Formats: sequence, structure tokens, C-alpha cells
Amino acid sequence: MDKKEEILKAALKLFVEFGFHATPTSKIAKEAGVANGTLFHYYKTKEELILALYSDTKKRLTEYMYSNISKADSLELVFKSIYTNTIEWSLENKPEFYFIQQFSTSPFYSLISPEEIRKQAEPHLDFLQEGIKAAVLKPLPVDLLYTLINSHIAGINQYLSSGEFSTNKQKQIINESFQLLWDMIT
Amino acid sequence: MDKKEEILKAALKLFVEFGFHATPTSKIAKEAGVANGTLFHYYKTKEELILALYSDTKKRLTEYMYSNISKADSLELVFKSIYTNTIEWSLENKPEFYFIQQFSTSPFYSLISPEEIRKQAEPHLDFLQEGIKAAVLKPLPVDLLYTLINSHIAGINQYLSSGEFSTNKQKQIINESFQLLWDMIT
DNA sequence: ATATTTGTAGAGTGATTAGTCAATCATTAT
DNA sequence: ATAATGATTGACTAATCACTCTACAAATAT
Repeated sequence: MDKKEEILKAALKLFVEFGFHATPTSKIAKEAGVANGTLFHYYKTKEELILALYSDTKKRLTEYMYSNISKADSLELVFKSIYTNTIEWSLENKPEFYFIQQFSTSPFYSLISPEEIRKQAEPHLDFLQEGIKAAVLKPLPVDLLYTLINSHIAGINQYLSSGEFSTNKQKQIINESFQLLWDMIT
Repeated sequence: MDKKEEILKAALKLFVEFGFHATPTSKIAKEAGVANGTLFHYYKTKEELILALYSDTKKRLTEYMYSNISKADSLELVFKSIYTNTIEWSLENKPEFYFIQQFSTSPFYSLISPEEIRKQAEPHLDFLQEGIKAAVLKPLPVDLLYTLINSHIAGINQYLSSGEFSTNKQKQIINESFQLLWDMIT
């Protein structure tokens, strides 16, 4: 058991349920099964813990997004895989996905340096730029494209999370919503 | 000067800057120019104040969305007016719009009763249902349509807020993004 | 005029919080 | 074996917080 990870896991759970400031570090430590002081041994401040949790979670999402991609496929198929991966991850890791959104619309987000934001978005922007160069995607500003795709995914996640859908129905909605998105940006 | 309004105004400003729990009621009272006790005279608890601020802000947005609509216009033009109104409002009331998103992705959101959520979405859903019946909009589930449109608007707001665009460029992006959205859902 | 309600103030309170600290325990290096 | 470093603990503290309370002022009703 890695205590550092246990602390992150506990923090995620409690932040999602109660919010950042309504979650005392003492409760995080308790939930993680460590002493109060141990938490501050690994993270100098509560803020540092929050930022670390965001970076960690975002990193895990990005890794999953680009997993199981066969480079041989057409750009559309690669794009669809990334899209499907993202929504799958968001549904299989609801607290994590919710946390990312909660964090992004909180004052903590402004504590992330512009460099790190750019660095995190870079692979995605590069991929989109490729699609534009290949004349597959519409020649829109990549930032705009990126934002639209992100919002679309957030919306689909919200829709699928709020209702009760069978696995098949879910897959169908994901496919259909991909087609909507794809038609919009190509 | 209505002190009740001053308190809401102060709370909005501080919540957006610091977050709900990192904003003490004492600071809200100070910013509003009233005494500590006065705040609790109007709002029994801090939670009540937060919920009131959300309802109030959401209500003002909805009112603006449906303003200056000429019923004689085609469904597309009406839809476009609502779309444009919404984005205009979001840009002219950035803190308010940001607050709505901050609130929606916070644990406080679950304190809003399902009835009020339904009631708030109802006019929009009715309007979309109309569009489907008239065979203008694709026959998708209205909830899905609604969520997709909302996300799209949130995305455009984020894009327009993050960069520096001239008024004309802004208008152009709003028009283009409307076309993207319209093509997607019709 | 008098009584009653409502608005306003700000000092006060008990509970809670982030972070510290001195003391052990575990692990590794020499 | 010994030293040194890092991990872990939980009691402790100074500050802060949401909210209360009492007093008084203003407005309204009778």
C-alpha cells in the first residue's frame, strides 16, 4: 500500500462528495488510514495536494485516451477511438472525471501554470492540426476545435451519467453522438 | 440601495474569485457594506445564500435568453436569437456565467430539488420538442439535444473568454459556431 | 402617541481547521 | 554494528469560521 496514493484516492473521494474546502485534511488522512502529520509529510500544503491530484488524474485520462490506437487506421478511425476511449474512461471513472470538471471551474484552476496547461493540451492540438492539414477537419482554429470537442464530450458524459442506459444503448448513443460531432467538424 | 441585493452581488464577486468555502460570510458582509448580523437576517445560513444566488442568477440568464424574440420569425431565426442572446449574456456577465458553471459542478448542485431543475429546463425542452415535431431538428432525445447545446455554448464562451477578440471577430465566431451547431442538430 | 414589527449593528462564542512539532519507528548506507 | 536518513504518529496551536445575541433604530400599524 502506497500511502501517497492512498491519500490521493481518499482526497478524490471526499472532494467529489463535499468539495475542496468542505473536506478537512484530517478527514482525508482518516479516510486514507494515515496520521494527520503523514499527509503533510507528502504534501506540504492542502493546496499542493489538490494540484497534485488534478495533475495525476488528468495524466491518467490522457494516457487512456491514446491507448489501443492502431496507427494504421484512417484518421477518422483514430479520432473515433480517442473519442470512444475518452467517454469510456469518463463513465468508468466518474468521480475522476467529475473531479476534473469541478477543478476546472474552480479558482484553483488559475493556479496551474499556462505552460502546464499548454503542455497538457499539446498532443491533442497537434493531432487536430494534423487533421486540418490533411483536409479532413474543417480549417477552424485548433483551439476552437479542441474546446468544442471537449465540451461535446462533457455533454455526452453528463447525458449518459444522468440516465440509466443498458450497455448496448450506451454504445449506440456514443456511436451516434460521434457521428454528430464528426459531421460538425469535417 | 437594497442590502439584500448588495449581499448577493458581493457574494457573487467573492465566490467567483475565491470559491464558496474560501469566502467567509464576514468578508461578504464587508464587501456588501453591511454588518455581519445583517447578512444572517436576510439569509438564515450561508448555504441558503449560495442557493439563492444560483436561483437568482439562473433566472436572470433565462429571462435574457428569451428576450427580443419576434414570434413571427422562422424556428431557425428564433433559435439563433436564443443562441446569440445566451452567448452575449455570458460575455457581458462573465462572473455570473462562471458562477453558474462553478455551482453546477459543485456538491451544492445536488441540493437543488429535481423539481426546480426540471422547472428551469422545461421552457427550453418544450422549445426543442417543438423543433423536432416540426421536423426541423433531428429526432434525438430532447434531453440529449439540450445537453449538447448547453455544452456547445459553454465551449464557445470559454473560447471567446480566453482570447482577445475584436467585437467583429467575436460576432463572426458566434455566427460560424451557430452554423456548426445548427448543422449538427438539423 | 404608542405598540409592534422589521432592519441593522457588531461584539462574542464554541467549534473547526491547516499546519507544526517532538518523539518514535523503519530502512538503508557505511 | 552504527549512523543517518526518511517515514509515521497524534497531540497541540493559533487562527478562522458560521452563526448568535443583545441592543438599538426605523418604519409601520393601531
